Amino acid sequence: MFIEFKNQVQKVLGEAANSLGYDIRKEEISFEVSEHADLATRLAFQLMAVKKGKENPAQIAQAIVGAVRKESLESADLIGKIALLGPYINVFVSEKYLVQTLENVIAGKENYGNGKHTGKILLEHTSANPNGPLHVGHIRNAILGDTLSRILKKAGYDVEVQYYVNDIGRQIAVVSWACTRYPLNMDIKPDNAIVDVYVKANQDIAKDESVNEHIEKLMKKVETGDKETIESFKHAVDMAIAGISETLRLMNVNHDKFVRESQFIESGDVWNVIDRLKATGKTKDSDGALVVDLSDDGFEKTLVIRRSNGTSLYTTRDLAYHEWKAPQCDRMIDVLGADHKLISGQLQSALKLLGGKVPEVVIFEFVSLPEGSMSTRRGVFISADDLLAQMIEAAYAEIEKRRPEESEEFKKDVARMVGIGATRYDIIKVSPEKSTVFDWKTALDFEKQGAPFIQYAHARASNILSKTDEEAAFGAGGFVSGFADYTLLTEPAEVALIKKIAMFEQRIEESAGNLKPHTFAIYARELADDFNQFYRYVPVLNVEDAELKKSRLALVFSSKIALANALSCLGIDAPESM
RNA sequence: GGGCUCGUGGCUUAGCCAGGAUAUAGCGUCGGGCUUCUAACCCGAAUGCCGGGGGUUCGAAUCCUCCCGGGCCCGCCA
Repeated sequence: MFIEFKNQVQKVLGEAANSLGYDIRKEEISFEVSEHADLATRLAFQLMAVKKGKENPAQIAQAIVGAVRKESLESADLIGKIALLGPYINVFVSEKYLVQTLENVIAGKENYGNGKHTGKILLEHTSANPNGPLHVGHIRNAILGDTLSRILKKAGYDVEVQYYVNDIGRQIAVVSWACTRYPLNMDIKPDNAIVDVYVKANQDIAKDESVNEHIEKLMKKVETGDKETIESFKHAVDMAIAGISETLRLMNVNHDKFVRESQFIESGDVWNVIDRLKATGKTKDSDGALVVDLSDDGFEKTLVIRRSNGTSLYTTRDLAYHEWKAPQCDRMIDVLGADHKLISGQLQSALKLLGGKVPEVVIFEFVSLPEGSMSTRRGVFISADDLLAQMIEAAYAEIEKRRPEESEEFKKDVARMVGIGATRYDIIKVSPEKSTVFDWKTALDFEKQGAPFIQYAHARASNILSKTDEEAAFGAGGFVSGFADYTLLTEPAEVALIKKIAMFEQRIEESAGNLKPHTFAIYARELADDFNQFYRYVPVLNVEDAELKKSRLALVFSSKIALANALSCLGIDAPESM
């Protein structure tokens, strides 16, 4: 409802300002949500800049408010009042805004908060190399990407999520070679079995350089289509991906498609891209390798697109991949680690050179260990599985303490939802451009206002509703439009909660627009916070007045929907009880 | 050496892109609240030269510049 309210405010104030001879488009009016008003505007400051110091902002603000036409204000039914405080024009919502918000939630249910965007987005995330299990650095990518996909979907976009599988590069050649040299432990998770032999192989390479010749031979064989080598690569990759998929599933991270790099070798797209880059006249030979000059976009160094031995590189295949994706969508978004900053810029530049669509890139900074950065190759990492298992264990201990009488199944179920949720929330709530250091103590210490806090608010709402006989109270339809008088909800905690619920679509809009999922994570926390305030101060089941009770139940029901929808956007399960 | 990025109370962190009303929240510390819908909750207190200097502006955590510190990157790895 907030978005509609904002539009009305912009219209009313825009008209008033323009009637005074200013020339401002209503979209240009800047707003802020503050504690002083439901919508505060600095319009007076903006206009002062236009007229260069003729009047002070307080006078301008006063003039604008004075110029608001009565009819204009009357037709803006979501505006309650406009108040003047010095240079600030503070606008407050009407009762209708509050009533309409609850009507919308109850009518919308799981669709409440949906945005109106259209268009197809191809989102790529995680795409960790299949040389071992996901580690705690990878899951920042997975959680960021998955949450982003959920938020973009909520905003209305048609989102397809892809995992780009590097099944052909040097690292996979090493994996494949390792599989022939060392036995795989079939009793453990397949990605763990792969990393064990991969680490050993890398130790061999460090000791004996001649191993590299074997590796290079394998790479060459794959690119020239040797069936047997391709099969052995595929087998190793399949094992790793099977293990990785299991981890992703546990985390509620969804991919629609796993796209293999090798397909762009097989299809010849890679060589096609190289030819087309040559045709731009921007390529040249450099010690036998083919490089492309991207200095027009400020890249000092050239980009290698074909090795001197004639094989392709990750970058080349990535170009082919993006060229393949482009016609299938309106936008491409890649979620990548900070180590890809330079290369992704070069990729964008090269794609531009080819005249194609360019992906938007979301970069997240590294997660390192106290002793330094993680490395799959060296076997120095904390696996996502270990972290998740310990988080679930910690959650189990909590639930055991709080609800010992519940069934084993219930406890395990809640422990999984809370453990996974806490992990996802702790990672997503932090803005991605902060680099972090992983440490077990803080990871396992459930943040007080993290996922469990939000889940708990949802469980509290569910609990109240579970003690209500909806049919007896409200008829067979349960909660339907207009069944209660929402104007009875006048307690400060009630009004604050409704206003927060009304912000849902706006917050999705911001988060989707900036590709910043963490801002929505904060909204979910604020929502839970306001619900807990309401829960603490406003009784529902034991109010005497039947009409008031109905209205409050409707608010609880609406809160539950908003909380559930918010959690869903974060990929966190919403338990009915915990 | 060059480029990108981050630096906000003891710790973690929002706000910075689009500069304005007492800088956000959590942890930790101290103090309070369960005969009232699950206390994974709520209330109160203390704690900040917003890394440092300079600049732009009526006004800077926010913009510019230099410096310091952490992270990442700097062609035939991905």
